[in-house]
Amino acid sequence: MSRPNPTYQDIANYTGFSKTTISRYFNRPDTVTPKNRAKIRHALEVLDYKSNKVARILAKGQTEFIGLVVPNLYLSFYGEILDQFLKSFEKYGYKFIVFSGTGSEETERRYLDELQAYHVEGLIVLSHTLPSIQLASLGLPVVAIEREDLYISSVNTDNYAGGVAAARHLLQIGCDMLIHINKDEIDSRIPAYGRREGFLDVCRRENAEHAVFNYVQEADYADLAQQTAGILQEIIDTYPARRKGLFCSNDTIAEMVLNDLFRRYGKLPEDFSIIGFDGTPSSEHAILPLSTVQQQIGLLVDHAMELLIDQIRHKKETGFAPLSEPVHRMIPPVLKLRSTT
Amino acid sequence: MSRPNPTYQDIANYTGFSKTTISRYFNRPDTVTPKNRAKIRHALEVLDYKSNKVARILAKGQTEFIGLVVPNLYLSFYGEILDQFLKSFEKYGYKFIVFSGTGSEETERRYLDELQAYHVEGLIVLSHTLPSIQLASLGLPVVAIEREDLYISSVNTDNYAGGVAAARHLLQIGCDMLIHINKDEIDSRIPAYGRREGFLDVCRRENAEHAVFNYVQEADYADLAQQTAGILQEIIDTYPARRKGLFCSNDTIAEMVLNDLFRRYGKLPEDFSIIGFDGTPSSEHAILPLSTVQQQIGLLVDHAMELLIDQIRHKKETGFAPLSEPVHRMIPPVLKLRSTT
DNA sequence: TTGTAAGCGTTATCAA
DNA sequence: TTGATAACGCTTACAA
Repeated sequence: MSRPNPTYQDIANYTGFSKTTISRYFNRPDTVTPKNRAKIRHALEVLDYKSNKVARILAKGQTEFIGLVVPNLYLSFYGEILDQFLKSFEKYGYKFIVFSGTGSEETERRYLDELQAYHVEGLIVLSHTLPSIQLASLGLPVVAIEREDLYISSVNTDNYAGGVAAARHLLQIGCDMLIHINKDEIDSRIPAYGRREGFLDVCRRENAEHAVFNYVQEADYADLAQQTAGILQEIIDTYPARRKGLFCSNDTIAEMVLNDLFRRYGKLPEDFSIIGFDGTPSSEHAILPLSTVQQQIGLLVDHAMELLIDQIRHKKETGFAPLSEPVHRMIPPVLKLRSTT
Repeated sequence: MSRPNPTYQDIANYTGFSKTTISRYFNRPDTVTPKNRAKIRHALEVLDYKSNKVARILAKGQTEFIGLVVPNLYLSFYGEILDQFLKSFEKYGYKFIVFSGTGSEETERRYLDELQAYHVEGLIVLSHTLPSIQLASLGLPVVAIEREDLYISSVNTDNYAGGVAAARHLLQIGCDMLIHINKDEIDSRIPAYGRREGFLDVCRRENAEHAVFNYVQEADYADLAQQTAGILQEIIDTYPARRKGLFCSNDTIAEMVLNDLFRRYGKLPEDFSIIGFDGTPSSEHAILPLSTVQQQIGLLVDHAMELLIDQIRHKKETGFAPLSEPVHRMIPPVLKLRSTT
């Protein structure tokens, strides 16, 4: 072993070719005679050559890196979607530099600085901390997922359709009091807003009695659990004799309600039906398998990668900047009917 | 805007200095006069300079990258620990290139190739696919977490102590039949093996009646749930009149048992006590807050980063290779007593 | 305190 | 089909 990390130069010396030929061996093998290819291949073996992508990036200007910013990883939705992005390496060859958000604008801007410094080719953003106009100004291909996306391309679940499906289903199974639990003051520009709208539109159209219960921005899980318990108590008190259909804005809330009911009654009472939103695997493992509006994470990821790669190509060809007009794709949700409805 | 991405050369031209001075402005600001610093700062503003770390890496040979390979992200333990690693960026400045394992040796070797090609400075490995001897042969700083670690440094929870604590607690609260549920044929060289050992040693020492139930490698979650249900049935049938203390090898199993009991009896029966292992936040959100042996994820991450950075420094100083002898650190678990015991 | 020049390991251009 | 040579943008002796 002559050197710890042999370079093209070492291979060139060993084989008697020039660096250029070694490079061509890798990038345009057809322009090297089979015989010489064999020679080089042999040298690579002997010297245990390992490619140095850093040098390659510098020379070529392409990193095969994508920056990915999630808000957190304790919500299973984000874990699940990150997992799928990472696994897309096999398909597209992009590596991911991952950051987990902190909620602080300043920190997240630092993340972006880092990512730009490393010349990531594009950005996938799930964190909601930075407004899309700032992300757009980066001059970098960007795709947003389930967040405000006024100025950037995005892929989202069709939240409205999900709300509609949930309401319809609850009516269909005979609920006469439709109830929605969601976060207070949810911004109408984020996709999740559609959950409420779709649900309420059906209620109005069908003349179904309905109510919305809001919780305020939670401090942490325990806080959320407490708020949910309060809401459930109110629901029980207010609508004792009704067949209640609960549509919760996410599975976590739905599971909290379900657990609470089980602790009270030892089962899911007849007069309660519950449906959640997100449908990550964990929703299947609740005390009862949870009916839910499932986001098709695989599709979200596929489309996001497609959109991003389009933009990357576009940038390569036309010089710079993402596409002129943001593209927004909608992925239909899937109504998963399990044991709670 | 003259150029899309200004370089030191552009700043140099603009200010009348040389590239070197610009470089020194960044790396050793004290060697540039305050006045000239101001000039340069101004030029950076005007030209909207953005650093290019790729070039920096090539010149300096340091990437500030750490490669991280997890087995998956649907187990909350891995999501949680990944989150903490990512957040350590604020403290250490290392960025993470993350891969999610597939179970295939070949794929994971490809991951390692990529990581080496990008000149990551070190590796954190949680995936168990590749034997540690292979990881050691990379000549790269490596730290393993909760996996086989014969040839590489590692940080692990003191699994044995966890098993001991679980058994002691179950005895103390009056259980007269101690039961452990774990995976069949678990390799004695992986840390998790200690859970069983610690538990059994206490049982033997205290002359407590005990039994172990094994499940075989699960295909997926549903399979595991089914196996667990079978085991529970057997336990109920075999030890009807006993005060049963169940120590499950992880929280997921414990939650399955707990859910199953709730579905059967509408509550946790008096003659059952349950304790899990891992203690990620999700264990608190089971139908009943789960008693569990908690791994101190924050500490695991801190120690892993410390060990890795030691090795990185060592490699920089002494030329190459990780330390001569692997270092293994043990983090004590914390017994979390909640509602199931 | 500043500048010159060589180098990091590739890729790209143009001759040969 | 091959090889010189010049980039890519930064760091680092060494000299001024």
